[in-house]
Amino acid sequence: MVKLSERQQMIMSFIEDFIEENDYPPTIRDIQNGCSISSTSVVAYNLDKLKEGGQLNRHSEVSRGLSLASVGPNSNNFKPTEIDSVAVPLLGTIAAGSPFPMPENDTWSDLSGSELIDLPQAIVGPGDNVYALKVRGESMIDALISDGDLVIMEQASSVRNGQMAAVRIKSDNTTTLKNFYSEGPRTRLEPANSQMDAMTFPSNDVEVLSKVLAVWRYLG
Amino acid sequence: MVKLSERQQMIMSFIEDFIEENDYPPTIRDIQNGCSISSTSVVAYNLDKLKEGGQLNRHSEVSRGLSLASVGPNSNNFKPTEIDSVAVPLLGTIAAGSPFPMPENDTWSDLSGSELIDLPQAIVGPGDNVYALKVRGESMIDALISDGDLVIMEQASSVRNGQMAAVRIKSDNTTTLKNFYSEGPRTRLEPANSQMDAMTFPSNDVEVLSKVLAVWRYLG
DNA sequence: TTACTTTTAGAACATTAGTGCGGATACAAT
DNA sequence: ATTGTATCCGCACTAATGTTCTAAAAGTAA
Repeated sequence: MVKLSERQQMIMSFIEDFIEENDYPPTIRDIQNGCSISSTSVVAYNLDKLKEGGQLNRHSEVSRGLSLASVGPNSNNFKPTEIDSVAVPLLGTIAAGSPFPMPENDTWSDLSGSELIDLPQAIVGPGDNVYALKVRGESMIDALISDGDLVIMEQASSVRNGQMAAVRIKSDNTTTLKNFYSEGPRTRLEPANSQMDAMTFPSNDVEVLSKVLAVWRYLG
Repeated sequence: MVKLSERQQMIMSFIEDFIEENDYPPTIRDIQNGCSISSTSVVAYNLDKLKEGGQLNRHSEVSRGLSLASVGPNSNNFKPTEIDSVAVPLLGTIAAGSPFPMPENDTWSDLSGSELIDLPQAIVGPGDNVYALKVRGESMIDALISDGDLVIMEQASSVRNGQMAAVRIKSDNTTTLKNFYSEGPRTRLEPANSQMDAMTFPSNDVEVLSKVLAVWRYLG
């Protein structure tokens, strides 16, 4: 480990304190003032040194893109045997062309008949509005999903760009799983298999039904 | 607790993911793009609402001055259950062409350094000789496995026909995931994507390394 | 419908904040 | 001294990023 100069130590400790106090990292000029340094470029210079030395992370061109390097070896050698899990209802199956089973608002109150699937809470989150569907047939092959896969979905009427979602093309009345990209008036749907081509539709022809949280394929 | 609008939920989840991924919070424009919002002012508007609602902290005039409100009283009204799980070691990553990380016999005794992944016991079984690999790159696309997927494997030197396995072609010294079919003197390896062609090899040129138990793809 | 509140749009604006560069200093080794 | 490297100064430049304003659209209650 390289020895830090006086000034670098001061900067490090200033950053720590600053984050402690404000919840967000300082700017170069914050550091400049806090450490009584005469020029922003000196701060930049030393931040680079500190980054090289591995003391902190920096992301260039990003305001306040500083973070302290994670401290030390993660001492996490425990072996848990129980985890929190959430029971997610298996609402049905999806097959080529068939309409997508969607939970109705009032469906949620009566899930008694459906099979439940345990999933780690870390994955599902709170678990509200989450359900699973089993895939029948190879119709989703371009989403890298095949027969027998279990798709974990969360009900949503909009998703972020790049997210995989169940979307309905109104004019076709078809439903597929695609990566969703909103581009203003048009919406691009991109297969998860990037070797295949994307398609674009008028945005108002595309309806987001659910977002895909995860895919589980059990082969064993 | 005020109910969050769809958009506000999306923003919250975007912020969480963004921080998770980048170590620093997003700008208004990051959120705008990530959530397909038409104007920065709409983002600002909703951030204010979220701040009022106590969902997040904001510091005005500060770049990336966002932070998630500490998750205080978890007001989720569901009860997580506990299930038995097995901790499976994440032994490494597989990338195109790179040799397959394989647990050595004596490796099992020292897995202390590796990350552990909890999987429901129902899926993994006893859990002996089971390990996970993270996929890097799109080299397994024809096995319907893509970048970021987690492959759960069980060490095995033979598998039954139709099973997906990690196999090594000795003459090539390559390793891939394929469906395995022994046909006497020859062995057929078939991509999971049945739209692609199978290949056959002399059986003694094919070595089974592990069988694939499951594939877990997390997108959420 | 009408009136009223909430939310969305778009664009211009104003800071905030990182970078680059010529030229000082400082300090060591030659 | 001379040379060289590591650091520091100021300052200007520009990219990054929060704010504001007006108007339209969407939603709600009377």
